[in-house]
Amino acid sequence: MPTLIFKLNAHLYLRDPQNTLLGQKIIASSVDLIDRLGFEQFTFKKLAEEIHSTEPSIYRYFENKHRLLLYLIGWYWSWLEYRIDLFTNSLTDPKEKLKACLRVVAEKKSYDSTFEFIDEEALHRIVVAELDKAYLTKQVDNDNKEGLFGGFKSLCKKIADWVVQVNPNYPSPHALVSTLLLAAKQQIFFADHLPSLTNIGKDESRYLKLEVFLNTVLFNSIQE
Amino acid sequence: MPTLIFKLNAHLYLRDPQNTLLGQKIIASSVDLIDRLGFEQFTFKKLAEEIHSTEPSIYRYFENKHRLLLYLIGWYWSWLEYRIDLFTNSLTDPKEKLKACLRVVAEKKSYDSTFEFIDEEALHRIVVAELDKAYLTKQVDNDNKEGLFGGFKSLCKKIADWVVQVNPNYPSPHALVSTLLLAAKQQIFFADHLPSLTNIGKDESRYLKLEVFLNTVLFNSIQE
DNA sequence: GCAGTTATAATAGCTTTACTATCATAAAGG
DNA sequence: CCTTTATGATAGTAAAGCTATTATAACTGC
Repeated sequence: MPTLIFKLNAHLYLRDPQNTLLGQKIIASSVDLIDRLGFEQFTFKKLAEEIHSTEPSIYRYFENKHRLLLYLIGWYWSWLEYRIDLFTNSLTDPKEKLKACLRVVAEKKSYDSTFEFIDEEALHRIVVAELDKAYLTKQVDNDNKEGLFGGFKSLCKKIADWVVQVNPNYPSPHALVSTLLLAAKQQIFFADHLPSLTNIGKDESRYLKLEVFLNTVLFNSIQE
Repeated sequence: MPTLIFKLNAHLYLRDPQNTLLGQKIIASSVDLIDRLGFEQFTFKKLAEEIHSTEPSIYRYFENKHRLLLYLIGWYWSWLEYRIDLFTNSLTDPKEKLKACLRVVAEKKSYDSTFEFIDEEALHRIVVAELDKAYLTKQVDNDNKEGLFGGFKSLCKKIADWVVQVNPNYPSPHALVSTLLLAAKQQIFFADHLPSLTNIGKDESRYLKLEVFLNTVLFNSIQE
């Protein structure tokens, strides 16, 4: 299998971390560290210690830790869209595409050997716990101008287009899709920490329950 | 009209800010400052300057700025539930209650003179921009044990109960309600900053569009 | 094989944040 | 009037989030 690399928006980094050994170590270890410590407790200093490098070296790759988070999340959305493409490519019916898409969104995430130095399971936990912090900032408009949320927007557009194909009269395809994409991670978080806010449990059946929930909301909302 | 005061979980504060002049100034000014600066840039030092007090004095009311945020958000949910009660009290049909409830959730928020020193419009912007940061932390389980998310959970339960009354067979009432409550603020944020993720605009019609969106998703999802 | 560029490391330092400790003073309550 | 108790004033600490400087190693072109 050929090695794949996602081409992410160049404003996300100062030096492309995919091109160098140090860069790859930064990515791999930051996924691990943010997952373990949470984004607030994560610092470039701790990351530097972890990979036996130094703070200034990391700053040559990423302007600050917020950009690094945006990079990881951008990578996640690229990966998710890549997976969705994989499972919808052979389908023609937009309804079927949507179903396959929601399956990918809701499914349990595990290590994808196509991408060597990223632990997708940990990255998914990061998305669940930290995604909203990526855009809920005072610099959101500047970040958006630089295209730093391109991954999320691109995926949302793709799915919304299928919604429109199913029902051209449905008035809020983008709102519905962004709601569902966020609900997918919120419900996982609630199941783990605030269970009274969800009906999805902690056991392995959660992924199927989540998929059913997303399907119900989506298809009932857009029914012709 | 009698003056109302919400009784919030006592773990949210060290000294009840509603009882003293300094406490009220802390609340009023923190709403203003967090709204203007965002939660990250907001510090107790800046707040102290604003109200001509000192950092240690504020620390006597709130353990840290995260607790203060939880307090404000807890207050917001209490206020929203109070408003929902106000508009659903006279209704008997759970469908009608749900409709009235979604109207309150989606409506434009403006200053409520029942509560003197809180600017509900600014507080709503804070909820839109900062709510997720209240629970997306590594201490979420401890905070939850102390009951710091009681306001959100209480409201979610109340609405989910009405959903169950409308359709006792719907399998995910809590997931649906938490999704909708969060969607209400996410869509406002997207309309303001990432418009391609929503179909709700910037003009005054947004509140009605949001209400319609929430209604469609809710009632189509739970239809018998 | 040498000169020049470039990546990384090593070290230091600066400002701000988040928080604590100590002491003084003023107001409120019994 | 004496004593709690709230607030203010001041100082200080550890860590976070950067930046600057210099050294060294590696690789690049000639």
